[in-house]
Amino acid sequence: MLGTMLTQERKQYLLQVLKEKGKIKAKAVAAELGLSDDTIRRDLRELAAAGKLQRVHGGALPKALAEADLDVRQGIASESKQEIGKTAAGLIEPDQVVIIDGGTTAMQLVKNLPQNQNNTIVTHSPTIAVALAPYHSINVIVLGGTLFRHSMVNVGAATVEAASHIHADIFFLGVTGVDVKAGLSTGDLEEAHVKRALSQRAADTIVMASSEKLQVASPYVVMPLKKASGIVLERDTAPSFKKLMRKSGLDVFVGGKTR
Amino acid sequence: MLGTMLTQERKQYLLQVLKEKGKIKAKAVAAELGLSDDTIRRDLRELAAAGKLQRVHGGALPKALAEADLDVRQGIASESKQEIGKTAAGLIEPDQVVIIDGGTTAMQLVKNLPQNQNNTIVTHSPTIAVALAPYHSINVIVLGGTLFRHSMVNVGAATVEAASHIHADIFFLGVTGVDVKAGLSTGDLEEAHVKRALSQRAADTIVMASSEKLQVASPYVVMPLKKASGIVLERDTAPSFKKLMRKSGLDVFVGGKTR
DNA sequence: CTCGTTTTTGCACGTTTATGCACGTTTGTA
DNA sequence: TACAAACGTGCATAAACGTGCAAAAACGAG
Repeated sequence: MLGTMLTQERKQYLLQVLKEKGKIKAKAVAAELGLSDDTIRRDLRELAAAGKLQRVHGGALPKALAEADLDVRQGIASESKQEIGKTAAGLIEPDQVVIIDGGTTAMQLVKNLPQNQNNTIVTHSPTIAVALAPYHSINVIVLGGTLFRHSMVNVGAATVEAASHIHADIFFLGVTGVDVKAGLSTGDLEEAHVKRALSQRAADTIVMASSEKLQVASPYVVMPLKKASGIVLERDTAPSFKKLMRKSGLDVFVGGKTR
Repeated sequence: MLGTMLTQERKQYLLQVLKEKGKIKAKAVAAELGLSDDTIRRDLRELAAAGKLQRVHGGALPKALAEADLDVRQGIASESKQEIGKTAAGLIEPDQVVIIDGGTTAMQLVKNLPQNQNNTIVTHSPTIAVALAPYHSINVIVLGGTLFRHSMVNVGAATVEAASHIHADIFFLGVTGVDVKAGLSTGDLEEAHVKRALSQRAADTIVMASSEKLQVASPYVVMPLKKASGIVLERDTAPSFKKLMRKSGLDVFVGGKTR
């Protein structure tokens, strides 16, 4: 290591030190390698320019931290939820009044909404309402209530009361459990109440459920399976489950086609 | 950890301590790291300026995570609105029920809300509701209605009806015109109706108005000036206008002080 | 091999950053 | 109200920094 080191080799070494120790102190490394501080600083500057590390006063720190954080926070929706959202959006016809539940799947529905269909969309989620703002051809109705942070939806008596004045064509329901015996279920009692109320205000209730929700029972029951009109599933859901749904009287929607 | 620590590394360490312990005691950390209190205080000041934490006497407390993101995402509001928002936030006392109007000034109020005061905040703006989500000590009530995109607030009979069930301590009102003769006015009729209804549901109505709103009359009148209890203005508002407000019976709030 | 070019390295210089101390002010508490 | 702790600011010092330059080494074309 002390016999002369190639420049690029030294840079590799710096990155390794960074990986092992979690930091680099410029002066210390310079002394260790018998080089001037300037040389090491130059290396660090170049590595930083190449995006390999974060330059700080006195040395360098891993760049990964700040970046990894952001990725985690803004969590990209899984492909499956996008697929379901798109399929569900395709079920909406012009001039219909549609109730949209809260949640990430519902958010994907919003992102795939058909343009210029003059729909009215009812939601009890402030997040969904904000996401709907750019769609100028859509009339947005917000159902108020007490904000339930975990799902970012309004719940409580006020929400149920507000819903009672609505007559919608479709309600897109998001749940955390879809099971033939346990029915449609979710993790919060108040939320379950609201979901049930919303379902009663729509001619059809369409369930949106990605694979991990299937054959799972969450603590609070929204309603029995057969009260729903249809269910949107991932394309590659087990055929046996699709059959089960159809036997329960639900239309099964997959990838835009009814099967 | 004991061998000298890089400055930036130390800042990360501080954030980690904050995350794990939920607080930082400046003196204790300084002793632990063998540095002067000044250095740690400087770090905390800078981290606070960067929006990574909330500086308090004796150390620091966590700032809601999602908030840091928001700061970056939405362009920074004009300095004057920040100033007004901060001043308004300072008027809120523990356990009070507060109604917050929509708009960018109100958003600045939210960003400066006092922590851990166990307030209940009522809003008819989905945007504000979403912004409030990170404040876990705050109970959020959303008033539903028809979404009025221009201001991102819910309006209409449903909103007024929902408001009728509320009794609040303060209503922070945003308007586009403040004039002694024309009163408090705004650009949309429905919005004016809702603002009036909200004002009637609060013991005190505090107007938030940046300079460009002063001595301006917008098309729709919310209410006469004297129905408001107070007004938050920019520090360097013309003294003559402040005097005018006081003559109309309003308390004038500027930069946190009553004058 | 030779000559010109490029790369690398160290040094000199002025600039910026980090830190601790001194001082007067603000804040929390008794 | 009084007092001590915590605070912010200004300042001085030392470390770290970037830039420009020059010498040495590596390189490549002829």
